[in-house]
Amino acid sequence: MPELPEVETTCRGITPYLKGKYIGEAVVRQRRLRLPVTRGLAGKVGGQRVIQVARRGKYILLHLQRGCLLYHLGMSGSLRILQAPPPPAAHDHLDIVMKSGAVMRFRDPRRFGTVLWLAGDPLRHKLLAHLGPEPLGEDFTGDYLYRVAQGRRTAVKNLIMDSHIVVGVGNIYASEALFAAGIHPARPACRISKPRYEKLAHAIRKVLAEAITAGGTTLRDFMREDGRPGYFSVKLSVYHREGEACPICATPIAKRIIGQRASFYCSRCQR
DNA sequence: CAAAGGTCCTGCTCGC
DNA sequence: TGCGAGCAGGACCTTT
Repeated sequence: MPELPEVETTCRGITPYLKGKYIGEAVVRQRRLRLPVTRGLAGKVGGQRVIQVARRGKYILLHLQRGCLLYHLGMSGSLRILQAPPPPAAHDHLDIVMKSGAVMRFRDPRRFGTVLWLAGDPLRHKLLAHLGPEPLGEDFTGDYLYRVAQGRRTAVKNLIMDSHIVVGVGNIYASEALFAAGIHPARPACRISKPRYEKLAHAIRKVLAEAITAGGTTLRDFMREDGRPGYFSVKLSVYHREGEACPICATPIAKRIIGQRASFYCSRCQR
């Protein structure tokens, strides 16, 4: 489910209910996520005030008075704010119960998500310490991409989906950005010129920013029953459109597995 | 049986 | 031979 836009939208959605407020208790029902939930988590977070809600890549960080609660939504995770929480359903693995009564419920059917307690500086934790730049930040540029691509023969789609290169580019928006930049997803990363990387960096920023804007339009519905993020309303040009006409040249959209992930592209517009 | 929006870890190859 | 970097594949799960 979550690409960067949904994680950002989730962050914005939960912040008003958490920031500056006190946690009552944490209820852990399932510790076996992709990484085991920190042992004794409830005892570590109970009673603390949430200083700040932040995002780094697709990780969500709740900065508490003494440490940091780290979430990753994996493939199928979601965070919802509930004022009158129904009994937990299947896959509702963890609740943060605020003293206000609001409950932040973590649901994750595939259990690829992560919930960890980080005692020290979270940005020095091994999951976060080596992450690449934020795609919407100033240090993510075409020049940067060009430099880190040197000597790398892997497909450019793999490169931009590598969180140590740049965070937050998931499978949907990797395909979309490469289409917008006119670059074939399987092209070796070291065989792309600097101007084309400028175009790609611009395209990555554009598709992500547009999706965040679309998600933001449904923020007021954050607690809506179905919880569907608004960025689904963003028009996708190639993703999941195998066989449909390319919006530019009408060539049928191709699908190919690259780096074990489905990739969609126009073989005429993308070289 | 295949596929789904993520990413960490392992073990291999290659070049110095 | 040793070492680091790069890279492919496997692993973790459930639902459709």
